[in-house]
Amino acid sequence: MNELLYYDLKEAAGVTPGLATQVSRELGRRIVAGSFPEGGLIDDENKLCNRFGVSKSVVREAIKLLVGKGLLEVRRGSGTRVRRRASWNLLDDDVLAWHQGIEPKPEFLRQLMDVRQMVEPNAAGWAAATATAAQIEEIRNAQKDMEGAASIQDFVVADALFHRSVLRAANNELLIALEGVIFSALLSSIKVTNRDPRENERSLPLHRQVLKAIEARDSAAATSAMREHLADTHERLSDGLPGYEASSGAGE
Amino acid sequence: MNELLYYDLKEAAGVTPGLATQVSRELGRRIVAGSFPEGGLIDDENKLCNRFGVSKSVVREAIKLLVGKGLLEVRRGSGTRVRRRASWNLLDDDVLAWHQGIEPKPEFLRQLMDVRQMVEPNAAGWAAATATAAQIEEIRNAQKDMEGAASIQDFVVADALFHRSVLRAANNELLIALEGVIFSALLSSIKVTNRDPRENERSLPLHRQVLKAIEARDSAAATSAMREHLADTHERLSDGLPGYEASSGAGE
DNA sequence: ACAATTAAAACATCTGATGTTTCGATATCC
DNA sequence: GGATATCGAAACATCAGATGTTTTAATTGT
Repeated sequence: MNELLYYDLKEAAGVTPGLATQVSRELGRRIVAGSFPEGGLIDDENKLCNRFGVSKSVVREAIKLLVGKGLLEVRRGSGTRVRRRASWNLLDDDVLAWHQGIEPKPEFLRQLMDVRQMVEPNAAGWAAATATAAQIEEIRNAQKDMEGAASIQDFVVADALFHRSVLRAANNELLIALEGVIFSALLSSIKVTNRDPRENERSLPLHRQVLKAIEARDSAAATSAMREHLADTHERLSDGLPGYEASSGAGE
Repeated sequence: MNELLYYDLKEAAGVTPGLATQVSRELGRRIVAGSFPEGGLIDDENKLCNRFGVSKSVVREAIKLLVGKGLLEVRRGSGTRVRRRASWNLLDDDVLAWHQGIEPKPEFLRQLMDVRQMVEPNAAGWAAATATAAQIEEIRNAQKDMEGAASIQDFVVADALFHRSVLRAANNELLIALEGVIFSALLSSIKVTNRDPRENERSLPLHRQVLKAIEARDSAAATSAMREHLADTHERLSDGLPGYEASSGAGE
């Protein structure tokens, strides 16, 4: 259940969400898992009230949340339908989190990695050019945490925070909204590649290289170091996951 | 009021949205415009009911929509606060649309263009590699519409559809979620550069080049053609918009 | 002054009523 | 028989009001 880890990373833990959020998550998980046929109707408000034991207002709010994420479409008088996957806001944090609840599909993981290979080398380059001292310090700390991680999970969290801090150091507001893609790809990858934790040792020097390039304000070096790191990850996924096919020249 | 054009492009026109959506749009516009201090409280539910002349349930749904976009944060017992801009889902279609309602800020436009320069050359490359015949046909049609556009607005719409069709032809579900960035950057750019519509003539050959490369299945050529096109746009913005500063090596 | 209590403000949830839209079934007309 | 008109059930939209919980701040007592 990596979904919880995802929410941890998004610092959304601790507080118990309201009923509407809980219901929307339950429905959202099922939709993402593919339990409903595309374009099909879901139960009406009354049935959902009975099913979840909550009032109509709660169900309505829950559905509105899912509409906002592009998962549902309500038509007055007709009913509420599941939208086709192409209409989902796949970059939404919750939608990405709900993908953690199901077996990672090779094809989707490849798309996540393609986006990472598109985004992160650029981000590293911009970070080298524009990061503040405090932002570099944050990257350094994350890198240190990776070195000293005791468990696999600690390592993954530190890894995620490393990449997030690089993304933030790029000082582009829009880029920050893509951190969910990185978390999601990272958590899914773990399930595939990290049966052997010793493999982690391979990625440490690559992270160090990225950090050094950013510290040295060397944009080109940061870009290529990050590119190399992701190419390595990509390779490990290709080896370990049947159905995960090579992307066509991302970042080349 | 380019916001309407944005919604047109997102094919969300025609249907009159419910009251909750209307209220959320009105509030969202004001938040994006900066009418509320960061972290400050907004009016409570009762006041909003009176202000907009709607019932409590409508206001609650509207607020929930904005919470879903990261603009608001409600705390039981305390009140509803405007979250700091860094927490907004800037990639959300509505949030991007609401930015159309205000004077485009050079710094934000530059960030949009940086993302475009990061995304679209890759997308063009992938499109050349994976597009279906139908997807290429769609690109071709959009290009044709650009050639034959009668008004400035027709041209912009065709331009947007051209870039969207390239993005879709890349066959990566996650990329599609970024089309809003392109629309937003395009519509904002227009306000800056297209006082002289003749400049449009300059971009036509560049679009043709992208199309030809994709038709020829030449991934590298498609990537560099798109990169060149965006560099051209970038240059025009640098000339025409004070405060829009050169990005640091995007796509180089 | 400090701590405990209390009261008010604000969101959360539930309930039930009424309006509107959609869709299909039925009836009607030619 | 087929096209059309009408009607009614189903489902969402909106409103109104009641009750519970949490937070914050003022009050009170020592």
